[in-house]
Amino acid sequence: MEEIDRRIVTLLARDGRMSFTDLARETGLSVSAVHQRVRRLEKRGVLRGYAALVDYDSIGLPLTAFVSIKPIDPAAADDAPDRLAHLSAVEACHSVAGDESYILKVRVASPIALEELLNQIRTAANVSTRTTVVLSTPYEHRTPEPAGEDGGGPEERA
Amino acid sequence: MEEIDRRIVTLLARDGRMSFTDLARETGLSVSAVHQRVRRLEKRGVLRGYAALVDYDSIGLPLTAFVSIKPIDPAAADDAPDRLAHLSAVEACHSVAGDESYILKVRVASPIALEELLNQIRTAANVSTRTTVVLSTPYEHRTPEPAGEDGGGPEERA
DNA sequence: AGTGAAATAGTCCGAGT
DNA sequence: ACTCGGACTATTTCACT
Repeated sequence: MEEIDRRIVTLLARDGRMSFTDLARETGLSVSAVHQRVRRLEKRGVLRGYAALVDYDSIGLPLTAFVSIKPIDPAAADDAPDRLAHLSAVEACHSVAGDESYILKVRVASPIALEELLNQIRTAANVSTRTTVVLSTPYEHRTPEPAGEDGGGPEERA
Repeated sequence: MEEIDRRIVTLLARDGRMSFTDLARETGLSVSAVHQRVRRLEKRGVLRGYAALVDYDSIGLPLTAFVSIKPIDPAAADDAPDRLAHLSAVEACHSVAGDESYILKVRVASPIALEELLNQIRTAANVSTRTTVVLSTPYEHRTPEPAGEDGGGPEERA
């Protein structure tokens, strides 16, 4: 991955609807060249898609939580992600190192809805759960700077 | 929030670059009407922006982790989010209930970069950290179904 | 809030370097 | 891999219902 591609990715990560015309202006390339690069980045899977960022309070899902899960039978086949995929409230599922197997991020309408969801998670995946309720979100969906060719990576913001 | 608006929000959450023409077809409205609704949803803050979904492996940040932080001085002013905002690697910051104060989601290039980042977090915000490394991510950025006017909310996927 | 139409702007592809 | 140019499609605004 090269400088201009990284720039395109960063720009689109910050504004997913930016036009090719604007991208061309920002990168100093022609519109066609940018178009070609974006299509290639999409095909290579570097750009995995585009999403609107939604205010969940506004759409009736004001309660966010992280749910850590652990199989009740430690020998069980670890297909928890598949078993939970049908639950719309589960926004993300990460396999993690540590005492628990997965961390889920969930969005629900209310404490009662959370209780029901936890019951569904437990029965669907045969797991125990530990829930951390989110009180507020100072920021989210920021875009980490791509790392250079070296593995060091800039942790400081430009 | 009404049925058609919820539909527009869901469609754009799933494909942030969907054209007004396509949105019009999906909702049965005219292009102008959809346009007007989208602009209103943006102004009301229901649609907070648009983002490209990036494959972090491809841009040199293959290591994701959740970092829970706790102030060393429990009486300290709780400005940790501000003190950490300059760290590009910090993708999200959630204030949470429980033993720790915040959960951060971070993306780094390597274990060494993670170590350096944790040091920066500790000194910048005067906190202790507890880190959970993400091994893999079965899914992420899914779009929970908006809840109806009732607070119940559908946890099952359509 | 909605429609339709017209002007502007962006997307996309082919040919050429 | 990039540029240019042209055909096509989408966005945006406005007058009207």
